[in-house]
Amino acid sequence: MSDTQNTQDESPADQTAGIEGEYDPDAVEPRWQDHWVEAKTYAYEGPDSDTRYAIDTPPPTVSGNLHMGHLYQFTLQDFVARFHRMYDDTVYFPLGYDDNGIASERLTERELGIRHQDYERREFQEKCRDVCADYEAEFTDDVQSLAISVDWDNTYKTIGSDVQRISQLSFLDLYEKGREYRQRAPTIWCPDCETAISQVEQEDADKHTTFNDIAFPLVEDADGPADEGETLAISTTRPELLPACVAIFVHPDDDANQHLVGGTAEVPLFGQDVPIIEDDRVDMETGSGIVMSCTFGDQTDIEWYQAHDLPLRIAIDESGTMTDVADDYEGLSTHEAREAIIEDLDDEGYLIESRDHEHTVQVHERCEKEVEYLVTEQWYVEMLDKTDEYLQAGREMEWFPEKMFTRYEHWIEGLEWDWCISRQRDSGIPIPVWYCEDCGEPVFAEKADLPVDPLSDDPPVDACPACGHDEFRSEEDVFDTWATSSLTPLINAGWDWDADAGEFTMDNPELYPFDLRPQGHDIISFWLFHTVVKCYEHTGEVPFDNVMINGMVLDENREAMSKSKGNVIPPSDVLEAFPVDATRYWAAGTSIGDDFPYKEGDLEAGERLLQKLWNASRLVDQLTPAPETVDAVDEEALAAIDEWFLAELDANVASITERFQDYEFSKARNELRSFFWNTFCDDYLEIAKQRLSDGGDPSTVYALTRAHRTFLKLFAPFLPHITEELWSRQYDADGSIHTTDWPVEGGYDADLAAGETAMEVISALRRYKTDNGLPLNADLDRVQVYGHVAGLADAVAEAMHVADLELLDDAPEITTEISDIDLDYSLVGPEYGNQVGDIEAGIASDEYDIEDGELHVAGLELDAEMFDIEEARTYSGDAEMIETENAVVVVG
RNA sequence: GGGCCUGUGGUCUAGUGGUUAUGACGCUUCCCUUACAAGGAAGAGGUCGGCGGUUCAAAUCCGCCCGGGCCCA
Repeated sequence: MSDTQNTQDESPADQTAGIEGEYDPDAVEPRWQDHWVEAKTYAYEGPDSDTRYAIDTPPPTVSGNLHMGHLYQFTLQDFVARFHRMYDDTVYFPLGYDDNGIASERLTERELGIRHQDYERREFQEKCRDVCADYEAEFTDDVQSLAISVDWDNTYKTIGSDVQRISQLSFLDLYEKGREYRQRAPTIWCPDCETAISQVEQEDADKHTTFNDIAFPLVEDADGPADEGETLAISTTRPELLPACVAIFVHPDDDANQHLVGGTAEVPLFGQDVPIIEDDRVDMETGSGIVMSCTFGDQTDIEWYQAHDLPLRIAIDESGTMTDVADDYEGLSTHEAREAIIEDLDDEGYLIESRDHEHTVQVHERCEKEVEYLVTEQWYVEMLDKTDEYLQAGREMEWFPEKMFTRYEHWIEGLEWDWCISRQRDSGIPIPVWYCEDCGEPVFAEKADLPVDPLSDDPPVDACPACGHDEFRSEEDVFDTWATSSLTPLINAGWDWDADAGEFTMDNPELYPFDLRPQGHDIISFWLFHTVVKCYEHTGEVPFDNVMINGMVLDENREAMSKSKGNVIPPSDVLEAFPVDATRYWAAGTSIGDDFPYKEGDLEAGERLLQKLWNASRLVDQLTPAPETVDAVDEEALAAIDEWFLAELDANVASITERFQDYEFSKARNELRSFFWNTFCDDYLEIAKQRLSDGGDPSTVYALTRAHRTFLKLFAPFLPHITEELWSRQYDADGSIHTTDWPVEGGYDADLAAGETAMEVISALRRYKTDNGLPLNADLDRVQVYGHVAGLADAVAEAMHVADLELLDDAPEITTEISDIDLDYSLVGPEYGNQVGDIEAGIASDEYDIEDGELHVAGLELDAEMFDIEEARTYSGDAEMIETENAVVVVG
């Protein structure tokens, strides 16, 4: 038993127990989680450290429940954080709470039974903060219970005044840099939320609707005035837009309607004459192939408006109500107007046909209401003019996996709108602007005054700098949440305006650019993209060195989890059944970027690994004296078997370290598990057990201790609880394994080939015992080995209970004959090309000779390195012969 | 409809030109060997989604088709 017990120790490990019985994660895990938070184990040590690693995490919405995606994403981030906390000196791993979105607004209204419209903005925001505080506390508990090694002294809330200040500073800076403009332009509009939304906030929805063929009286065709009563038929799903109709379009390939182009038609019921224009954006397959263009029915209408310089006829207002342009229908909702117009068209004989139609419409992703395209005054961030630069910024980051860069690339290439950042909502971060009542000149807040709310604060000037007028209108709009969410690297680095110096500064400039940005692959296109754009504009630098993309968690049938499918597995269910360390083992089991399924089998495998690690540690504890009494052993004094294992350990440390650096958690996990279980436990530990059973062997004691410490450290990022518990019990009752240094190679140089052969011999002897119905610890009297096992023979004999193990200098009494020729195709192929078939045929039909080490076949002579001779051995002695890849073993 | 990703034993997965395709889970048989039966040993199980092509050689490269996922229309 270890005697490292320390009675005044305050760490939660039960030192008096040593390592007894089974591992009990239910008791161990929460204890450490609390301890780590209280002891500030994950505190960022600041700029003084020699090396540091900084992560910028996307803040999650706190109002929803923790789901498997959170668990997975946080856990991946935590692998990185824990590895680098050991590998580098310190890690900056913050957490943001996103409480600034519509989700929080709705949550607050629901919880308190209020409407945001009934409160002043600041008042309502206070209520949001209060309501969210409970959810944030719950979220914090959840994240801590997953052992995510966030620095709890570095958290922020997106509704906090510091974040408001940074958001408003960002707005002012972009404006001063000429990257923002305010414009009256077509906007994607949600009539339900009564706000502009950006391109990324709309999504497709299939809609069942009615297609109406409507007769438009033709006024003129290409040749002049039309005949009385001549009409053309247009098809539309939105007859309420008839008052907004400004043109009619025909496809250039539409021969049947070509004569109309250049003419005009009259819009029924409303009477305006509209031109008939040709444009290849007309879909000839749908309806009559003649389309009306309105202000605005869809995105194509906007393109036509811009391309053909059409007038505006605004028939629908912000709330989805018909305007005076709609004459008699003014004041009706779009829905009411649609029914009334159809009825009137029918009464007056303009309605040719109505039929059912399925089509795709754009809806607001939050409320699923169909969007409108309105002309409104909004603030935009200019982007379309610099897409090449933003693409280059994306290239400057290293993408893990690399293939995910294409998503960023295609997103930029497909951009069609500048970024609309103003929203007509009551909660949110105010846009810090006032406008002159007289001339409309915008007056911006002073940077020193931020954050401000124009609705309750006064502008920084008494008179308009443009016209001298002294009355101002407050900007009522707030920022799009992405305008804030895209600033997280600046929030984390403490970006601010230094009024005295007249420049932007950072409290923690050493963090920026951040080493890593983790991101789900579903939101590369907007969250990551917007963050890169904004930070790049503000600092002139790309905010991240590396981007780590995670996939989506699917259910056991490989389908996305969703409420509508009812296949959502809440993390609480998983954590009730499995230790946190087991869920982390599961989360480590995939290549980053790939979607991957929830697999109970992997959780069970993780649980078994915990027991195995515990039991192996118990054995090490039993076999070795107190660690502080173990002396280092020089390489020359190490037994061959110990040196061999330490050399294997070196190789694995190097490989696993590289895997962690490249975010290849699955490979790191599998290599580590396999080396630990198969090589350490099954082979080396079995050997060490025999060597130490009769008393201490300094060489093996040292190697075993060194190896065990190393394993605990290598496992620590994946399995933080059990490794901490063991580390505390066996090695350091006061410190945390998570702040120790990552293992380095010891520089052991051993005959790895001999080790491999020795393990083969052990394996062969196990097989012999199994095949002969013997227990694996059965004694064997005599074993002869022909093969290169260097100084490992004793270890083999001890491990397999062999009384007399003899190494043979020559092959045992066997007859050998050539059974086959194995070609080295990587050499033979390029050299002989299409003659390979002849060579193979010659070998197959035994028409070949070996002369002076050369293979003569098919009229060719192959050098020795191009082939291997396969030999079949027949043992003629009395005992039993077992062949392995590199050895011949004779038992008996 | 477009783009990207993906398809490998029953399940999940490694493997980006070299011929006995990796590992895990599950399954079968044997073994309680003083850390661990949640263990150990042995074993069965694959036309690498399909069809063509390139090549001496294809899970791997190319084309088409089929299935799944995501993003965008």
